[in-house]
Amino acid sequence: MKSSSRLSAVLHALMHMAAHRGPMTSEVLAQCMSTHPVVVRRTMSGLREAGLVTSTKGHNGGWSIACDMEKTTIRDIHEALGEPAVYAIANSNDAPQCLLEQAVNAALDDAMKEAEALLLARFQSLTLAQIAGDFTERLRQRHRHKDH
Amino acid sequence: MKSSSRLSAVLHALMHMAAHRGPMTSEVLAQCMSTHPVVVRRTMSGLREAGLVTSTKGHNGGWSIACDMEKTTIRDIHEALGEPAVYAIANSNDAPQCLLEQAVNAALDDAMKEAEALLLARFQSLTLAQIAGDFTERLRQRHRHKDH
DNA sequence: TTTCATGTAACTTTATCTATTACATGAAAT
DNA sequence: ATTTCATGTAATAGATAAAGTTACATGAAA
Ligand code: FES
Ligand code: FES
Repeated sequence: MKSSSRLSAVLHALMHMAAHRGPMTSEVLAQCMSTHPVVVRRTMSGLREAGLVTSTKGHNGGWSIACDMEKTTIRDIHEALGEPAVYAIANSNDAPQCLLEQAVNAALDDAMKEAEALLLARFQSLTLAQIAGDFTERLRQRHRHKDH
Repeated sequence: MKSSSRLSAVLHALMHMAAHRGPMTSEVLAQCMSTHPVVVRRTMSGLREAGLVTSTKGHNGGWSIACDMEKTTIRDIHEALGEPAVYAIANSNDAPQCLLEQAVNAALDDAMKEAEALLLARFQSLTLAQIAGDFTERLRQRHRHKDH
């Protein structure tokens, strides 16, 4: 299976952008995420269309957050990315004639839809602000360790 | 994403085998599943090692079910296949230094592990016999329709 | 001993995600 | 105005993983 890491990458970028005053260039974001600037633009374009970020050209240009961190959820990001497939498991035939295969698919689909619903619900209950909060918590923990 | 359809394919094959007297050859199974006999052998080998099926060579050889349909669950099959990755979503970096990325990964991992646990629990509660039962139910439904 | 069927390794094909190149567009600095 | 910076996007190449195919070995039944 070849899995996508867009969601993870975009969230990381957003955290960066939130912690940064002023726009960040694709170049800088790409370096942090060890990827290519064009990949950043490409991935980010969905968020721009959804109005979650803005991009400006020219000097002092780059990417900025344009959404409320308290209200924007991971699910919003996931949707802005085009709701890529969640599962690496699929039916071998989506519209089988064979009743045996239909029974198999129904059983799998049932379980997978339920799990996907749970995942999306969890995504929906997680805001960008919460992740940012977790970050500052981790920062505190690290400093506490250093002090001892 | 390129998703795997092994689980679906294997379950279909098992249903076939359950509904069939005597061993079925990889060739026949492959035709039903519109794939290649070698793919069948390769995929099935995990189930054989787990003792869920047996294979015999030579004349009248082929694959037979060797497990209790009432007790064997989809999760057993999934494990016999080597527990392939469930998700098409992954972290872009599994052991990041960056605390921001750690916070992002923790949030995603959390949600995904919970959903995966639910999925595996559902898999565990679904036996081969239940799927076979669903099949006969579908068969009845179809015949009922024909009668009207 | 011939035929059938699995067992497995090696290789090819196909699909998809990521990376890169190339060039166009537009905004700020000079 | 012109240069510089940065995005926007299409087109192409590379990397990875699943599925398909070929080839040959093993072993059992006819
Ligand atoms: S790499 Fe994540 S904070 Fe810079
Ligand atoms: S294709 Fe033969 S029963 Fe499924």
